[in-house]
Amino acid sequence: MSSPFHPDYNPLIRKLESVFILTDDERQVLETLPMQVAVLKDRQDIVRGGDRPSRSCLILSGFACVYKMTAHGKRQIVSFAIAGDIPDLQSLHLKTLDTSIATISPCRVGFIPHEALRDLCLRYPPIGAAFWRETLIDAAIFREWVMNVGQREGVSRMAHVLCELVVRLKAVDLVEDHVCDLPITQIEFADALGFSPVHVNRVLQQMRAEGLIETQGTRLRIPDWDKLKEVGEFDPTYLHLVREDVAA
Amino acid sequence: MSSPFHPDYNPLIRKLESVFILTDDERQVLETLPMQVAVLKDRQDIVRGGDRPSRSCLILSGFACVYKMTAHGKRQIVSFAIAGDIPDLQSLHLKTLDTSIATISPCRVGFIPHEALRDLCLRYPPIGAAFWRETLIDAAIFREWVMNVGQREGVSRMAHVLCELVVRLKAVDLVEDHVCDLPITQIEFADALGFSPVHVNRVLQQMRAEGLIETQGTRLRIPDWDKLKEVGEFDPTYLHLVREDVAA
DNA sequence: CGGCCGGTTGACAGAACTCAAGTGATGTGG
DNA sequence: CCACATCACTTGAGTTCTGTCAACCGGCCG
Repeated sequence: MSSPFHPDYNPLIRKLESVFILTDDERQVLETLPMQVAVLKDRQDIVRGGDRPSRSCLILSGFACVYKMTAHGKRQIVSFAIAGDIPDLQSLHLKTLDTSIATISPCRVGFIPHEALRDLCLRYPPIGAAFWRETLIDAAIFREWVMNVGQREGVSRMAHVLCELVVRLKAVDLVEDHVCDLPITQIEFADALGFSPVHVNRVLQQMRAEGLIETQGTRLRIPDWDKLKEVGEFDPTYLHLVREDVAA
Repeated sequence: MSSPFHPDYNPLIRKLESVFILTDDERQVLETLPMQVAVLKDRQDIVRGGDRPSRSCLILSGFACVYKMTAHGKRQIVSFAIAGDIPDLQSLHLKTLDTSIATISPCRVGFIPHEALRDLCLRYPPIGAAFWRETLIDAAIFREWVMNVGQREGVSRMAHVLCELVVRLKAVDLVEDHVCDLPITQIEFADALGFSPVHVNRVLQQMRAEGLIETQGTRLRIPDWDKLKEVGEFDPTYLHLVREDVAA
C-alpha cells in the first residue's frame, strides 16, 4: 500500500485533468485513495472476463489492452490502456466483467478498492462526476471504434487508431517532437482493427511508403500530423479533452 | 409538460428495473422528473452531433438509432434505441454530442432537462448510480459491437445483433411468443453492421433458408432461439440484466 | 396512374484472408 | 561461445468474402 502524496498518483491526476477541471482540494483528496501497486511483465492478464473484482486497476506506466474473445477463439482488442487509464472502472457498478484486461508491455499497475472509490464519489460529488465522465468518454471511444472498424478500410482505419493513441499519449505527456514509444505488435493491431496480421503489415508498409509514419523498433514518429489526421478522418471531438491544444 | 404518475414513465422504469433494483420510493421519485413529450415521424433527427443539448431524450415508443458519419459521408449506426432507452444520457456530463440520434419508425420521445436529472442524482445517490450504470451498460454494448463488427462475418454478425435486439425488447415486454415488431430496413442493418445493403439482403435470405428467422413485413419471428444464439455466439452477460431469465 | 422506396437478383471487381515460406533479432541452454 | 528455438515481421500466391453497379419487382401513396 503506497502512502498518499506519492508520485504514483500523478498519472491518474494528469489523465483526469486532461478531461476534467479539478480543484486543488479535489486533487489532494484523490491522493488519499488507497492503492496497491504491482509490477507486471508483458502479455499478462490483469483481470479476466467473468471475474467479479472488488477493486479497479489504474495503469501507472506501460501499455495494456482491453479485449474480448469470440466463441471461436478470435480476439478483439476493444481499447488500448495507457498511463492514467482505469480500464475497468465500470466494475464499480457492473459486478461481472464482460472484458479481460492484459498488459502489452511491462506495466506498473495500481489496484484501488471499489469501496474507497464509492466512498470518495459519495463524499465528493464532483469527483464522482469526474469518474462518471471518464467512463462516458470511454464509451465515446468505443463508439468511434465501431465506426472505425465498420466503415473505414486499410490505411484509413490504421491511421485513425494511431491518431487516437498519439493524442491520448500527448494528454499524459508521453509524446515529444511527434515521437512516442509504441510497444504494440502488428498482431495486436490486427486484433484491434479486425484485420489479419498480414494485412496490418501491408498497411503499415504502405503508410511508411506514403510518408505517413516512420518506425524504428517500438518508436513511432509522425512526420506530418495533419496528413495523418486527414487520412484517418480523425476529429478528436469524441475524446472530450478540456485542453483542446493537445489534439492540434 | 406531462404530470407525474403518468404512464409515460413506464418505459423508463421498466427499462431501469431490467438492470437495476429500484425501491418503491425511488420509482416514485423518478415519476417526478419533468418531461416534455414530442411525437416524431420516422427518419427524423432528434439531436445532431456537435449539439450542446441541455436535456436528454427518453424513447417512449418506437425505434431510433444512434449514428455517426465518416468524413466521406458513410453512416455507422452504433446502436439501436428502443422504449425506455435514453440514448444521449451521456450529454449530462459531456457537453458536446459526438453522435447524432434519429428516429427509425415514428416515435414518442420525452425530453428531460439535465438540471432535473443532475438534481435527482445528487439528492438520491442510488438513482445516480442507476443512471451511471445505464451508461456503463451502453458502453458494454458498444464494446460488444466492436467485437461483432471486427470479428464476426455474414450470418453470424447479423444473428448477434438480432439476438441483442430481441433480448432488449424482451426486457421491456415487446416480444411475445418469439415474435416482435422490428421496423428496421435492410439499409439500416447495413449501416449498423458495416455491410452493404446488398450483402444484408443475401445474409437475411440465407438465414431464412436455414430456419434461423422468419419475417413478414416488419414482424420478426425466431423459430429456434437456441440455434440463433449459437450462430450469433450470443452471450448476454454484457447486457448485465438483473432478471437473467429474460435472455433464456 | 406514376413515382418512390424497400427489397431482390445477377455479374463483376476488389479488399482482405489464408497458407506457406523465409528473414532477422533475441534469448536460452549446453 | 555457438546451436537452436522463438518471436515479430515480411513476402508471394491463390482464395473468399463483401462491395459495386445495374436492373427489376412489388407495394404504397399522392
